[in-house]
Parts: sequence; C-alpha cells; structure tokens
Amino acid sequence: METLRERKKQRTRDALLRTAVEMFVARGYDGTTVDDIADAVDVSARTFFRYFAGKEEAALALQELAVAHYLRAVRERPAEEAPVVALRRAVLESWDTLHEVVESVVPVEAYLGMHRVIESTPVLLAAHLRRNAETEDTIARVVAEREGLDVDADPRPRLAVAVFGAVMRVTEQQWSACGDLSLEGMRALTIAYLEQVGPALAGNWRTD
Amino acid sequence: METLRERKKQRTRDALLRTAVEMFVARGYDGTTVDDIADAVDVSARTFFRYFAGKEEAALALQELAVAHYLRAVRERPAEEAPVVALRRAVLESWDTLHEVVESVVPVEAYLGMHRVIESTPVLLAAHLRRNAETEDTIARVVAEREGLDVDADPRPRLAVAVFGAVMRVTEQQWSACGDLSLEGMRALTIAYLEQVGPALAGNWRTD
DNA sequence: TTGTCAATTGTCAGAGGCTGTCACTAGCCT
DNA sequence: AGGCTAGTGACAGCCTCTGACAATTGACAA
Repeated sequence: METLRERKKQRTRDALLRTAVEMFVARGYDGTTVDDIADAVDVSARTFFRYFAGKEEAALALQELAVAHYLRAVRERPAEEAPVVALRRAVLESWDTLHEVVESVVPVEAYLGMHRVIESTPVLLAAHLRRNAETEDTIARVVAEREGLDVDADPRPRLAVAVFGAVMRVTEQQWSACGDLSLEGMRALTIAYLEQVGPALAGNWRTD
Repeated sequence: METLRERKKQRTRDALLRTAVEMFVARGYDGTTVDDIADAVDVSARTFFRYFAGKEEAALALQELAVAHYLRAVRERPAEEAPVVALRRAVLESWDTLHEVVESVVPVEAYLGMHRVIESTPVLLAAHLRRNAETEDTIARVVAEREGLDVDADPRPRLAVAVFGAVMRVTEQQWSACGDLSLEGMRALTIAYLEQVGPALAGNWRTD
C-alpha cells in the first residue's frame, strides 16, 4: 500500500464494503440494490463490480476473512495433535482472535449482523454453504498431509473434516436461532456439541 | 389428472422440464437461457415462470423428486431401528427404487447427467447444498419424534442427522469425481463410507 | 348447444444484476 | 513536462424475474 493510487483504491473498497454491510444489515440483502450502495459511496455502479464480482461477494466478504483466519489457525497447529483435536483448537482459537482481523474493516457487531442476514437470506445461505464445502476440501488436504495420507486414496480425511464441519454448522445454526449473539455463547455451544460427537471420531489413524 | 385442462398442464410442465434438463446436460446451465427452453417447447418465456419459480427450480426438480422419495423411505422405517440404521437402510432402499419415480418424467441417464451439471455449476451446487440443509432439518424432526425427543431441547437428533448427511455428501462427491456413474457404484461407496463412521454414532439414545 | 365463468396464456413494460466498450481523468515515471 | 497506464463514468445490452392487462380456451350449467 505504497502509492497514492493504491491507498485510494483501498479506501474505495473499504467504503464500498462497509456501506454494503451496513445497508444489508439495516434493510436486508434483497432490499438493497447495487445502485443504492454505489450512490451512497458516490461511485458509479460499474465501479462496484470492479471491486466485487457481484453483490453476493460483498455480502460474504467478511465471512471470507473469518474463514481465511480459521484456515491459518488450522495450518499452524502442531502436527502431533490428532486431527479432530487440532480442528477443535483452531476453531476456538480463531474465534478468540477474530476481532483482530475483522475490526480493521467494520465493527464486530456488523460481522454478527451479517451472520444473521446470511442465515436468513436463501441465496446467501446457499452461497455460504458452498464456500463451506470448498473450505472443507482445503482442510481435508491439510489434514491428509499432516497424517501422511493421500486425500484421493483414503476417504478418512474428507470424512473426518466433513463430519467436523457438520457439527460446526449445527452449532452455528443453533447459535443464530437462540438469541445469544455473543462469541462466548458460541464457544460454549461449540465445546458442548463437539463433546457429543468428538470422542467417536478421535481414533488414532496412524496405527493402520 | 382428470380434466383435459389438467392433462394439458401436466404435459406442458413435463415438456418444459424434460427440455430444460436435456438442454442443461447438452449445453450447460449457463449456456441455456429460459428463452431457449420456452422456444423449444413453443410457449412464451412468461409461461415457464408460471410452472417453475425460476431457472434454478427446473434444474433441481429431479433432485427434488429423489429427495421426496428418500424422505418417504425414512418415514416408513420401523421405529424399532436405531436412527442411523434407519437412515442407512432408507438411503439404500430409495436408490434401489429411484428409477420408479424418475423415469416417469425423464430417462435415468438424464438424472445422472443433471447430477454432474449440478456438481459442476457453482450456483446450482450452492442451491443444492441449501436444500440438503433443509432436508436435514426435516429428517431431524422425524428422528426426534421416533426417539421421543424434542428437537429444540436435545441437540442429538440434529447432530446425528447432520453427521449422516455429511458422510452422504462426501460419498456423492467421490462418486461424481470417480468415473463410475452407476447406482451400483454408489451403493458400494455408501456402505463403505458409512461403515467408516457409522459405528461411532450407533449408540442407543433411549437409555439416557 | 350455448352462454357464462374461471383458468391459462401471451404480450408488454420494467426492475435489477451483471458485462463489454470507449473515452476521459488522474496518478505515476522518466 | 509529457507520455503511459490504471481507474472511472457513461452508455448500451443481455438475462432473470415480476406485475398488469388482454385474449384465448376449457369447464359447466341452463
């Protein structure tokens, strides 16, 4: 971010994203048009599409940040940990430090607000689930490498990651449904739900 | 399907669906416009939207049939069976009899072809995953009732169904990726993958 | 059979998401 | 200073989808 040009671009993108999130939370996803967002930031609608592939991408940009953050946490887990343990710790850790990543763009409230918008907007929920599936594929590869397995030959990495992801999705959903919109509530739910299923999957794969 | 009117409507819908699926498989989802489909059936594009909520719904209509078929199989499972066992048997059973439901509209090849189209078209895959999530919610309620539990109080029905669904998704994905596009291959994969995870979840919930 | 009612359809207009093009401006670099 | 290039605005246009209105066609009773 050296030149004036780059700084200007960054500012435009941030303004676009911040405004988009604010409007989505306030008036809903469908109730907000790209023109609305562009007008509020005082750029042409065409410019919006130069920064985001579509309205959808702007709506999921914050989630993307969080996912990248989580993925980083997963990769940094020591290889000695069993896969499910590593995933569990990475989740909890990444939530504890989420604000560091998100607050540079929007307040944390906006992140939580967008979460509800996503969960309650069919087309956004769909896109979100698809991205989750992609993320799971990535994580399965990471896990396979940790364990010295071949993702395409051995189904266990994909299965374990998919099962873990399923538990996380139920957790998210219940968290959204219950009024408790705090990161602490999320922590508690995560731990409780994982303990329900986790032990069943904690076998040691390496003694095959 | 008594009156002439109803028969005509049914024929229009079938023609629309059949044509849409053919074109999607042949030219891809994005490469086919609603106008193309309507023109081929010789109705106005407006009429298409009177039969399907959107292009997407036409693309997922066959999946919808299959899901309804599976759901029926689940509900008909005897209550004595443990949840995971019931789900497993319902899946295998509904695949063995899938042709009975699908072939009244399109040949089975078309169904398998659409499956690949869905898996390889981002927006369709997203919609498909969202519908899966909805289906899982329904099944969780069915399971909870079988076991005499409250879906909202006890997380176990949702968790078990979500985990089961996750395994099925991995199965589907691997089945699509491997060249073996037969229902027999699917059966084998399903059994193999479920045996990898199933035992861990087969606990008896009623002795709580 | 015929006239009336209701259901189905086509046409038209238009919003909204998204893309290609082209000229213009503003920052950058020598 | 002047050329170069990235970023932008202003169209024009395609596609999905919706509302409104009129025309057509089947249903049904007199």
